[in-house]
Amino acid sequence: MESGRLIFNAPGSGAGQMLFLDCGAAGGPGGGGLFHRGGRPMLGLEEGRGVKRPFFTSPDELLEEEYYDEQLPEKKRRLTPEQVHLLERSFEEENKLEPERKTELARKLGLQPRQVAVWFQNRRARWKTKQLERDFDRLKASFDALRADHDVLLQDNHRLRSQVVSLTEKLQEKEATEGGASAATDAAALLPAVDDVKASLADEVEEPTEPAEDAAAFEVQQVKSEDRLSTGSGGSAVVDADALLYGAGGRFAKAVDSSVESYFPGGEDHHYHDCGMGPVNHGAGGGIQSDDDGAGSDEGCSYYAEEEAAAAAAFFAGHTHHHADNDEDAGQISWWMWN
DNA sequence: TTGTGTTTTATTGCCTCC
DNA sequence: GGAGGCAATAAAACACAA
Repeated sequence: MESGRLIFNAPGSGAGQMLFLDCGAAGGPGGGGLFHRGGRPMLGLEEGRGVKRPFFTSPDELLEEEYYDEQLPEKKRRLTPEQVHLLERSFEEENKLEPERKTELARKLGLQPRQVAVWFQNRRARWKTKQLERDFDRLKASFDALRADHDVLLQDNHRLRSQVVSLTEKLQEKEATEGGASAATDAAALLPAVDDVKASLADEVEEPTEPAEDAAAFEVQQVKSEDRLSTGSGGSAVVDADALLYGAGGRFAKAVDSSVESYFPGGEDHHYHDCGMGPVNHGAGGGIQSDDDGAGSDEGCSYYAEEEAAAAAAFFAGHTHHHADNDEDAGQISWWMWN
């Protein structure tokens, strides 16, 4: 960390040979390498626009360049396509940089090892951003599908409940108007129909699970997700949403592709192909409340899962800006474009 | 040409690991 | 405690529309 140093190119000293001069903070927080002398920029801004110059040219080119005044500091320049090409290839092989590889790359590219390290650092950040976008897209698609399924099930539930009410009323009417043995016989004839509807309602909305177990399982998943995030070792922030989705879906949750890729390509331990998350049906009642739960209304479709679906929706709403801000790979300089 | 938005290079500060 | 990683950020370089 070259804190408080200005970076100068040493004329004639070869590519990437820079002088690090101790002269106080350069540019404030984040620095950015602003070079000032006597209160004015030393970068020759009037020369900057429209002139494409690589940050480091070849040693020969550098020697030839009269551009470099002996005292002028190096401008921040972009790497050449060839340099980026090699760095990209190296990054594809392994996104982390061991000291030996860093030194070797720096030597090959005529860069400072520090520059190679910085390039990898920034490249990892870009990769992570893209990965988040991909995770977001995938989870949003799963969420939308889940939401649609959920709506259909709500409608079915509503329809079946109406049927139960209707049939029950008919039964009661019969009992009231007729009475006696014949009424009892008719009621007995209607009962199977009511039972059928009730049975299909139960099939639709209930899953025999232990609420306590489910709640515990969900908590464990949350803890695991947080662990991944806090370590920053390849976990994706999206796993929180993942957990939400499973929770939101309860038994209806679609299996969101659990092979959410790691941020970091290469390296088996950097992947979590199977995040180990399964459908979670948690909370008291473990999902859909029955009439016996006391809710007793169509809002009894007030699933816990529905609340979580709302939470997931909020999550996505909150992340929409992130998605919208980025045109997929737009502007991402890809080395193959130059070749 | 100029204003504006995006990308790239680089720094700083904090955190984790050995 | 030092090395290395990451997030946040600055600023140059670049792209592009008006």
